[in-house]
Amino acid sequence: MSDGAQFRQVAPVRLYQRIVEQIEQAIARGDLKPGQRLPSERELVTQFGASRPTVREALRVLESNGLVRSRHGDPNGPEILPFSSDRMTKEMARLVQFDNVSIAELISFRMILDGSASLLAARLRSEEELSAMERTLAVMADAIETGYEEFSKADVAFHEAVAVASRNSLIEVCNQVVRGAVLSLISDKVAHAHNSTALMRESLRHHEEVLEAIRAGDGPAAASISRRKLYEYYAGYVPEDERGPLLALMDDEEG
Amino acid sequence: MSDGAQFRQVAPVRLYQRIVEQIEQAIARGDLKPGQRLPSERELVTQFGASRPTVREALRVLESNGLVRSRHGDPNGPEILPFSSDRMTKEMARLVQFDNVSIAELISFRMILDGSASLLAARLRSEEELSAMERTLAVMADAIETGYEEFSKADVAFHEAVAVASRNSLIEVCNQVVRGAVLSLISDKVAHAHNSTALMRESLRHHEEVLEAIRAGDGPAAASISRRKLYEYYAGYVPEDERGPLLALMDDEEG
DNA sequence: CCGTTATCACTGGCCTGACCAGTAAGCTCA
DNA sequence: TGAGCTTACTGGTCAGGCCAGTGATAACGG
Repeated sequence: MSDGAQFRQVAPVRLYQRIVEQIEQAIARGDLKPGQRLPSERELVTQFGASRPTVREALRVLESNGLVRSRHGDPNGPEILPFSSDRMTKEMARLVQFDNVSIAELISFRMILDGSASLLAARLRSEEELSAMERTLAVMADAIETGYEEFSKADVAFHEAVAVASRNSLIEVCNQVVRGAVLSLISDKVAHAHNSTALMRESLRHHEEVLEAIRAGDGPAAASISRRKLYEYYAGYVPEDERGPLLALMDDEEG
Repeated sequence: MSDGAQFRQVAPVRLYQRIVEQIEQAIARGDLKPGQRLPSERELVTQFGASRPTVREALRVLESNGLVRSRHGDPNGPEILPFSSDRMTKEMARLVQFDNVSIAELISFRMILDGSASLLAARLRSEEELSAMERTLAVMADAIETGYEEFSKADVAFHEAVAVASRNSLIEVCNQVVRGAVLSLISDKVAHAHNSTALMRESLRHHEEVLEAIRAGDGPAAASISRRKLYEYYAGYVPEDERGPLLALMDDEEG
């Protein structure tokens, strides 16, 4: 085996791919900013020197990737979209669906992410972020009477606020994704089971504890409480013989 | 505002999307398994009752999403691909590029994932998994003389083995994704900077410490060492004023 | 008899040209 | 001035065609 040169595998490059690349790079470079418009398909045909079906294939791919959006009849042409994590959300949903990820794994992962978010938030939060969290808890408190719909929304908002305060957008995005995945797996059960004032009140108390730890700057405590809260909330949906990993995530901070 | 009915927003559904949906669902249901083939484009045209450009748009989208692959001239038709996290890796790379995710956030996230993987592995690992980790370390030891290429590969294999032992495929995939993203951002620097015997020896020692903690079943220690190791390894690539979150992830187990 | 090679039917990649439906700007007219 | 209509574009879809690449199979040579 010669060490002189390293060769990469090659694959035939389709025309539409070249087009996708060019547009992607233009967006990445900032030459095309969200809100701006691409030339019309027929104009792109002349610019790229390809046929309309080919240009359209490229546009469909870009559209599927959330980079642009074509609207039938829009005289301004396809629109450059702002970045969104929807795409990754979809990807992770696919991961869960195809890679037979168990609900135990999902919840375990949520415990990790949420715990870490709380830990970081406790260290890094600003006063403003702190009061943002307080506001979501106030909404939750009000929503106990209003109904589970509102309560759940405020719940999500709280976790979102914590994630923001952790100053790590990956945590934010992943947490959001996993939360969505969990909910989609147990949504109907949750809607009925947790639609009780007592449970909401308990949940609110847990959230308050987390917030208190974050306010106190006690990261480990915030993380521990977050994880425990999630465990208690969701353990019922996990078969008993799969709860080991969840427990393993909790009993480390107190031994 | 009437509470009677909830309406979702609608968008015109393109024909190619219906095709994508149908094929996606067939794969999700398991009617189409990896390795199997789709009918030829012309056959799909008759089955879906759409024109060839439309069918092709659908195939390009599916291809871009990593679900199928068309090969020019292949008489067997497009191939159903096995699930792969490549797509998510690319997505995350895009996230980093467009959503101004800093390298600090990436490394912080890696510390979280890797730490959690070590923690869980310490609790859940089987003897076999333990010896798998040992084997990768042995390869690393050998590779110190061989070169950084081999060493790095074994390094990855070790982390992979730990992730597997954590029994959480989400950790496994995400860690892999983030590792890829980090490397793609600092690849050239690393290739040169760490191509030193002393550094490799040091890295190996760190890995051995982690393994020891995992073998001892000491989750917190394994997690703490993992995180510290990553910090020391990568902190150099993070601007000093962004290292706060990284440090926040470490000083909790020892206070 | 078996391995090699050439054939060929079919594949995907790409193009042309056309028709319809939707959009919004500008015009008309009250 | 403002509401409606016209119109010149847009994207969505189709039919049909050409070329190049692939792989099973048939013909071939040892």
